[in-house]
Amino acid sequence: MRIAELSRRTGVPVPTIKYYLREGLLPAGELTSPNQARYGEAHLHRLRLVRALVEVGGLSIAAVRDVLGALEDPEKSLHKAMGTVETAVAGTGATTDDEVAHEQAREFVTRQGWGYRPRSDAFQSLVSVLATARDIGLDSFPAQLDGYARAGTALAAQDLDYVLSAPTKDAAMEVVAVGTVLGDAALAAVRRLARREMSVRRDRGEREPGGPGSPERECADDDR
Amino acid sequence: MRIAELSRRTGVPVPTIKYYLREGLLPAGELTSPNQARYGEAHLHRLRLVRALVEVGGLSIAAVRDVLGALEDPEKSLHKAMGTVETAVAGTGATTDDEVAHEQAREFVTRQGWGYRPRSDAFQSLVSVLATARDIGLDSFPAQLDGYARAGTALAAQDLDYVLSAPTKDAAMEVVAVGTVLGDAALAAVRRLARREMSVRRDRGEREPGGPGSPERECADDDR
DNA sequence: AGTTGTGGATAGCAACACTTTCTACTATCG
DNA sequence: CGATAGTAGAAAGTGTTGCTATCCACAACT
Repeated sequence: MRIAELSRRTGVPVPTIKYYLREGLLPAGELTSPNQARYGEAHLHRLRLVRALVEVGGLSIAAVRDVLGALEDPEKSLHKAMGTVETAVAGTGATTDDEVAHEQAREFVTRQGWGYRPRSDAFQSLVSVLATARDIGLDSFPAQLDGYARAGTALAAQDLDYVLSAPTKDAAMEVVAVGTVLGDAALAAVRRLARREMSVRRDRGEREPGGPGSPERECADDDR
Repeated sequence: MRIAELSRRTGVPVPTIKYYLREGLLPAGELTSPNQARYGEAHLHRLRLVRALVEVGGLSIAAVRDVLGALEDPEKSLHKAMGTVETAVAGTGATTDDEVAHEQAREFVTRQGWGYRPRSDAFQSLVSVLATARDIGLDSFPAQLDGYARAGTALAAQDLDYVLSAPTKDAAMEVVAVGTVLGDAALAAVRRLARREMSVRRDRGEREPGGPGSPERECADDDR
């Protein structure tokens, strides 16, 4: 197929596709003459992947390039690919030298029975979140962490099962990338749905989730 | 205090503070003469709040303004303030007209016993995530949703308890804003820590989490 | 008296993600 | 055959965002 069809089937404008080609997000098509190229199903798939990372995941072009690079590297283990994807999704790797926050984080991971890797991205993010919370005077914030750990552990187990269920290594790699990004977005959406649901119920004086909710509800404002 | 001290105590450059003043993220100081103003502790606190939203939450200046506006509005219920904050955090409200995805999402929320509010931001995000997943060929993705719902429900309950534990309504408002943003960041960090932990353990052939992990571990690469 | 700091205004800048415009072709339809 | 539309590739332009830099007339401190 030619570039116009690629554009038509994905909704991505032709100049944007050209831009992605220039940026190395998409491999060049097969040249049939100096100014004519053919693209295949792989290009179509790749382009959709790029758009998902950019639109749903909010990744920058550079981050997408990193992620795609990790997917393509045949040397890379699944384990490492997950790391690359997570780093790309995480964005800025801010470091703090707040010792109190660092100690809180260390104590937390140890309490969870997790390894203490103080230089990992994830650990550093946790430290700066804790430092920020203290800055603002949210003293009770660290107490929330255990709840997050419970949820995080369950999610991590699920993620891993999902990834390992992929038939081939390449497929698994892609599940890592897309699943992380889509998974984050889906979790955020579901959490918001749950929050609203629960907030509405408590407003009405009900107790905890339990069975199916009552079907009638008007709640004219906060949708949109 | 004057602007220089505000700058010194927060690490935010003076021109940036002036910029925030211009943008209305920070109220003007009390003018003591035509070109001299005084700032108080409230300004200090507010400035730190702004930085937290911008740096940790990755919110745009406009989104921060929305959030702060919601915090200040005395008419606004907690319930609605949470909505505003979440909308600001969520960013782009993409809508899709993918009917299959829409139906999957509807079926999901119904199965959870939640209200079906097809025009809410959260629902729409879920629809576009599902549409994207299908686009890319991640057929098994919708099956992940139930796991997300379990985690999301637990998190939502915790969030709500936390917010309701605040002593005053103003404090609760702030907890909503900061807690949502920091909570997201903290959850992301914790989830990544858990993922890595679990991935390492499975590599070593261990079974599921259980008790505290073994202390020794080298894992020379994927930190940093 | 002079250095430093200030509020307020305007202008500038770098990064980002495209978009536009151009040229020299190629494909295809009538 | 010729008119029209499409193409690769390169270069320059665009709009937005989040700051920085520069200026000014004045204030504060030393």
